[in-house]
Amino acid sequence: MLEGKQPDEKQDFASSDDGALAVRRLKLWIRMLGVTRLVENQLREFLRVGHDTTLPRFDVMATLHRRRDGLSMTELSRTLLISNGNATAVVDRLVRDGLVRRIHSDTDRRRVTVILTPEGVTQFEALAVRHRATIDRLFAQLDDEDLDMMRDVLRRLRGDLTGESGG
Amino acid sequence: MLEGKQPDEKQDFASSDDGALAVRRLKLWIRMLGVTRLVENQLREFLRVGHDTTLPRFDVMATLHRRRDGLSMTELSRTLLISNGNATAVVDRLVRDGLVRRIHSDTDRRRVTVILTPEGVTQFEALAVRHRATIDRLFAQLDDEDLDMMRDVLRRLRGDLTGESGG
DNA sequence: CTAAAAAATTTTAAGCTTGAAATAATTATG
DNA sequence: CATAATTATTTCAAGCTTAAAATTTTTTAG
Repeated sequence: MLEGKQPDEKQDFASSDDGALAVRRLKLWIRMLGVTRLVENQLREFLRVGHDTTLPRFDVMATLHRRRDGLSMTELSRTLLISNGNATAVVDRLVRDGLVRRIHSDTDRRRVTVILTPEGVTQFEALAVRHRATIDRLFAQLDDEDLDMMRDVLRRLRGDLTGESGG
Repeated sequence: MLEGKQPDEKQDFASSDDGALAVRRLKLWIRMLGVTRLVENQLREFLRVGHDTTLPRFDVMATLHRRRDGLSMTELSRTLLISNGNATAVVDRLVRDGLVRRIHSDTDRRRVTVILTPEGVTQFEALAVRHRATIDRLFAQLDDEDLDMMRDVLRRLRGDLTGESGG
């Protein structure tokens, strides 16, 4: 019963105009996921062999470096789009290794502020330069026009995915 | 020595033309990673509440559904860009749940072919329809022009990342 | 034929990740 | 003030993931 579609089949889906578009969107997602994984695998390799660290650790340290006065655990996990328990685990190991420090708030004793140690800052900054160079190499094909276009499309997508208003 | 760039500084980097481009590429990567995670989180939620399964399981089953005569463990892990040990773990659980079967080759006793069971086929096909609809909704903003453009850029990126020749 | 090399898979240890439950502290409500 | 609801974080069990080592089998070279 797949063939013989009647023309009077009303296409009243809110989002999908016809099946062909839906298929193209699915294929795009698969392609996008594949490229993301390839890049992640390259970055993982770079971090492992060159700097004896991992992607999740790098992500946490990058976030803490951008927000030098620290973040709460909740802010950290929301920024990185990971679960709260996951944040705890990664931060635990970074604390163990002396790269990150937990500061317990005096005014609200539930709250913890996570912050890079001086050693963490030093290590991250050394890393960040080479990380950026690695990304630059992997994305070397993309010129300003490509970047404009991708940025616009990804912005629109993120708008939808975060409920349109903020993010 | 960063300022006062002489015009005769030959830009003979293969990939990077100037710092501004490098920064834009880095920002694009961060944006792309964010959108990918948002989509993955939505899909994870959809699979969990609606179908009591997970993203890695879905990925394996989708691959096996596309290649109905089965794949070896090596082919499977390479297709999904995951490690061989990871593939073993996910397949183990799918076998335990009766959705996937391992067939040991007679001619090469190292080789294992992994294939969906009839129950696996049934379950996946029910899932796939709703999965596609979910993607279609999440990517509803993208029209044919967007899809063309994204496909081209992602193709170029993948070319670089897989060594240009094949993939 | 035999030993070495290569190939396919599994096992292992460590770390990553999630969602849910538990803990602890603060704020809101009567 | 008491207690209910909320907020912040950690703990927990299960599953995911990797890289490296181990196992088993096949292929290659002598």
